[in-house]
Amino acid sequence: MFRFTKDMEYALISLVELSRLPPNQLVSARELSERYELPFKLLARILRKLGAAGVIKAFKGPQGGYCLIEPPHRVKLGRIIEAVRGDERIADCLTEEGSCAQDACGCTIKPVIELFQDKWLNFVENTTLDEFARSELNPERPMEMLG
Amino acid sequence: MFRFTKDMEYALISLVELSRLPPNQLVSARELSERYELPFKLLARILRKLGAAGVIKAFKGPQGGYCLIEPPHRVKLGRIIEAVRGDERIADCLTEEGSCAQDACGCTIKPVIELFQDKWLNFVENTTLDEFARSELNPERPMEMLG
DNA sequence: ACAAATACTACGAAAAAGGTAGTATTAAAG
DNA sequence: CTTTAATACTACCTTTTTCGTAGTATTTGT
Repeated sequence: MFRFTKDMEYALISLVELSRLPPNQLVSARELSERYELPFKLLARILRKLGAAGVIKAFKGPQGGYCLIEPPHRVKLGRIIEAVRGDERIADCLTEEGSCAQDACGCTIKPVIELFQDKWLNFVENTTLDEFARSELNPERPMEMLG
Repeated sequence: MFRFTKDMEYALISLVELSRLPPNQLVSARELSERYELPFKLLARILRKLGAAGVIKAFKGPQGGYCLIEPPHRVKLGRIIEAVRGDERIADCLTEEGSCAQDACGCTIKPVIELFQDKWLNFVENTTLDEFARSELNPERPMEMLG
């Protein structure tokens, strides 16, 4: 029902790595893929999405790679989700603002959907990338935390 | 990523209906299925799960059907989810209490997973069935609010 | 020119969600 | 005691989503 997807997992792991990078330094998709044992092509596609959304900057050619555009505390979780997964809603009858899209929406369970929509929006808008990086990095077992 | 499933939608719609029932009265799966245009067999399976979990009581035979066991304000969302979907976690490395299952869990994004796990648990444990029933019931367009 | 990186598209496999069918069991009502 | 209307249970199928792979084009530093 509610589960972090691989897309998001890989994106967040990569972004945390980027957020730990010294200024003016890059990390390539290949490096990320090997360091965390993530499928290269899949990871590359995710990074491309993050690039297209303006979350990270890409540099082609040898010595190329990616870096963050803004500092980690400026990157909201909501923007990452939108970049990677598109404009997702927890229920189709709800708009992004959390109100019912149809005037005479007769769904009997609307109140809680809206309630959780509010909580979810509040979470993704008030969580920033720096909060993801607060744990120790254990280089022995970095990968695969989500099923 | 985070989306109410049909299973949950059907369960909640049914439970809201049951919570509006006068005492000692039953509603059958057939009635629910026709009133809200939900697939009968699927709905029946969901109701069976709710029965097995002790959320509702089932009566066989003609004039049979279902009713709530406890009053709506005593039925937590968490119990409904567990009944319908099983013991779900938002990430495999987390226990139900929200801490990392493995001691040396090296996932770099653990903090936010735990953060959201906390918020999610708090939501499902503090939301009860009566909150789902707070909207007007519009008998003209009752069905299909999600996906 | 070469090599190393990203950009892009198309396809396929696996898993989850959503739905259908058929049979067994129970119990009220005539 | 037969009929009928309800739930109980299992197996299976379809669709959608998620996850991953392959191949080619493009850019760029050396």
